Amino acid sequence: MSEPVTQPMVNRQAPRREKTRLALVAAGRELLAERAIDSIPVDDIVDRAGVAKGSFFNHFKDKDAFAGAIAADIRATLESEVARVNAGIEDPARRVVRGVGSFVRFALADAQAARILMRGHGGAAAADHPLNAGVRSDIARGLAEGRLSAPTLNAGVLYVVGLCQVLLAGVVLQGLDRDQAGRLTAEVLTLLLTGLGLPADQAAALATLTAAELLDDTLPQASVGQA
Amino acid sequence: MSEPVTQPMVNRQAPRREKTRLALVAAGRELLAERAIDSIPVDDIVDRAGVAKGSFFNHFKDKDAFAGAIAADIRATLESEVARVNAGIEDPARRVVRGVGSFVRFALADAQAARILMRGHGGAAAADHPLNAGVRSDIARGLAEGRLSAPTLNAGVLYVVGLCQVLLAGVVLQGLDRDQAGRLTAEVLTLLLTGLGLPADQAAALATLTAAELLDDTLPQASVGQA
DNA sequence: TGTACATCAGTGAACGCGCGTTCACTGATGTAC
DNA sequence: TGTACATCAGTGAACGCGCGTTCACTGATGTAC
Repeated sequence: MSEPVTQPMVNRQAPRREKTRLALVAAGRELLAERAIDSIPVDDIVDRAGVAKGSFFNHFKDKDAFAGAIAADIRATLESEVARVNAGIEDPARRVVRGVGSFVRFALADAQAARILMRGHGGAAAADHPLNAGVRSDIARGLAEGRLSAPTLNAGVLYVVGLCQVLLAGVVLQGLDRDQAGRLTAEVLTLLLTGLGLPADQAAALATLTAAELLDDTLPQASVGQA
Repeated sequence: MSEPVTQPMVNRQAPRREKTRLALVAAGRELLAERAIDSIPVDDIVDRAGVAKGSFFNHFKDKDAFAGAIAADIRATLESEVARVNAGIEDPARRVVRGVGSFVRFALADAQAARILMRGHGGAAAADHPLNAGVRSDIARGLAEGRLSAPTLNAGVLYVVGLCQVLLAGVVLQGLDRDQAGRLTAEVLTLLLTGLGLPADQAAALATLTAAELLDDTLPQASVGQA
């Protein structure tokens, strides 16, 4: 019945809350890299995070929301990585291969995140997936400018997305080191560009250059998590 | 204590047993096409199959064995389909595109099986997957004969496997009809062959011909199940 | 053909545990004055 | 600075149900003679 004596306080315990949430997310990443959320008991998550079971439900509505938040975070991080790598790049052919290369770079920097990304691959073939929108516009531009050739835009997008997926899977599942991944990336990108109509020597040169630029140097730790 | 009066009988009730098993497998296919085995209660399977819960465990050690048996059956069926379609074909380029086309043909004939196949995609990038062995030998031969070109055999295999996967996913997830699937297949196969070094006109011609041969005609129901 | 019998598949109630979710309580962090 | 208080996050025991698995029993199918 008594009126509140103090003003409402917003985010008073934000740091404390954030610490718990990060512990949960970190544990979730480790576990989700190995198996699907349905196969992971909440007990395993909170044990690894070192928090009480109840805390899990303070932060996430249920297990699915938890897995969804982690996957969305990873996708957003990768999306910004691709945008950063392609900032200022105009040539559509370069943009496409640098985008694919970014995936491999990402997988090398954070294998856990890459595994989680691969698990949610179903929608990757969906043309309206956000991660594919960039590819679509690059290819559309390449076709318009005559820099790339493909029977149709849709086929071109599917083509690049498929190669991106399988390259990521190859690097992650076979546990390639940076050198091996760099070589494989250059090889697959050569095939990719050849398929899109670049002359063989140009394709090989651009593929090799891109793989070297993105994968040979010391890899700055991809800023995963709080981008 | 008494010695057996009758001889041991083998497979006496084989037909009865087989009928139950088939009902379980058919129900499993329907359910596994929609979600992973971990998300499917045994109750759902036996309800749909119209058998008692206990019967499930007369036939399968546990749920994982059940899902594994179904997936193995599908893979075996597809493998024999590919072998049949490529019987007598010598040209490595034709063999590769006909193999990929067989996947699409299979997906059109049995979307459920195709969805199940896609779910177990993890090992598809593994170079030693049985379904990839054929691709590998075809590409190896194509490289040796100079009919195909690729930076390395491994890259070539990964390239074809990736395109096969994404094409299958595109057809199944987007629910394309036969015409749409045929067009998309022809387009992606054109890119595929171009990437492997065929001249643009040859690539388009062979891709279109293959898609037409495998997908345009009346589709004989793929003999799924008891091959 | 008929009857007794052996074997095997099917049945579904019952069990029990794993696991998602809840909730009353504790503790921590900040505000009021 | 100190004390009382309000709010919010953390805690973990307890709950209960969903679901995988078992098992004693029934029924079906074939053999023996």
